[in-house]
Amino acid sequence: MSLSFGILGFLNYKPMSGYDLVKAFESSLEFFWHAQNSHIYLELKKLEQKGYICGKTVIQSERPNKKIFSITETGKKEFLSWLAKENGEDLTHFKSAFLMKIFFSGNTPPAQSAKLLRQFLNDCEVYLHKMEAIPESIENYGSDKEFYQTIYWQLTADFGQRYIKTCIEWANHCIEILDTFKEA
Amino acid sequence: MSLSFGILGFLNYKPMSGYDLVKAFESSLEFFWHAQNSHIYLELKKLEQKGYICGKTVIQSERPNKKIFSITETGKKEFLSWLAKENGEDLTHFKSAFLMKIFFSGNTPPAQSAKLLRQFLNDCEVYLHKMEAIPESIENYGSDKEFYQTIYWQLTADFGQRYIKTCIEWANHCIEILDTFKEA
DNA sequence: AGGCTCATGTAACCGGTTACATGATTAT
DNA sequence: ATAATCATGTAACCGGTTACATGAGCCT
Repeated sequence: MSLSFGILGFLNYKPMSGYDLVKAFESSLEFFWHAQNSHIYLELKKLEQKGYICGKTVIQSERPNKKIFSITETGKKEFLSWLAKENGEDLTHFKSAFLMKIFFSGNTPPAQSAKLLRQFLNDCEVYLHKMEAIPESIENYGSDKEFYQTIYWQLTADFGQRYIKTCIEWANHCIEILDTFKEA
Repeated sequence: MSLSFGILGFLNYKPMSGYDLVKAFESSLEFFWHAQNSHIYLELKKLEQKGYICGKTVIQSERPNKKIFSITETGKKEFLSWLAKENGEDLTHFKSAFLMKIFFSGNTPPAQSAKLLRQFLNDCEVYLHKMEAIPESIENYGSDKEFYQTIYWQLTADFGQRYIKTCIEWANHCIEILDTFKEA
């Protein structure tokens, strides 16, 4: 469902090929919406059938041919009405197998769960490091014309950073508590 | 995949019926793992086929009959090995249609996106309020024997609170920025 | 020769959701 | 009467993942 709006969102900026879209997802939405290339190609087909986008084959001599998709008027309408809609019930209950594991960790000794948490902490720190480079790359990307767009990119990047920092603080808190248990 | 481990986790505490499990998910894991009752019953069937759990029908005179499931030795082994495994790649990239919407909100006026964010903020505040009652209810729940279990319940509840607080701070930050745009 | 980027897909599967179906007992 | 709680499921669907398949051109 939502992948299709992601595609419409990118095509609303400018026409793109499936390959371009794969790259676009990887380099920007990746953090909160990972998309498989296979899925993107399938979704493009569906969106074309619905008349939300339309594709034109571009013949290239030095590279494989490609199909450039543009958003149609109906597609634009659909996308903008999605943007305006308040769905509620998102973010507030997300799924996490990791938290479920911690929830049930009363069945294991503190050293084992502390180990999982230290691993998690480490993953978070690596991730945070990567994310701290994003805001600058956004700044360098947009022209003046697109400045208003970039605010929103910054805001979502900011969410990512705050979120990971919260994870780090929480993991440290957990490890601290579990360490007192080992001593006792 | 993970629902099955949730079920094994609960059955590892004590034998339960499908109905009991539905309630257990609703009242504790709900925040980070919502489970449909239909899905639980399907999963119970699969787990029984695999030999991880085994069910016995209990005839009741004053209520509909029920089927009580217990975890088997193989089921226990499976569950404990899952608990010990580090999977990585969880939590760090989660999916959020809401964040995707904010990401693309450069196509809408600041007043519209601010409205979405205010709605989100409000949902978070309501949710936080509900969550603040959880730690106490956990304290009152466990006997001394189960005290060690409850630490982990507290830790996951704590994650939920920190997370929602972060969402609230972020949403306020966003609204502030967007408000300066309205004035300009 | 081997690996990378560009470029596009198909097929099988699966975890999970939505909607529907049923029916007994208990409390108001 | 009627709503709530107890109790268990089926069927259709769908969004998304995994694995696989192909092939041209470029760089080292």
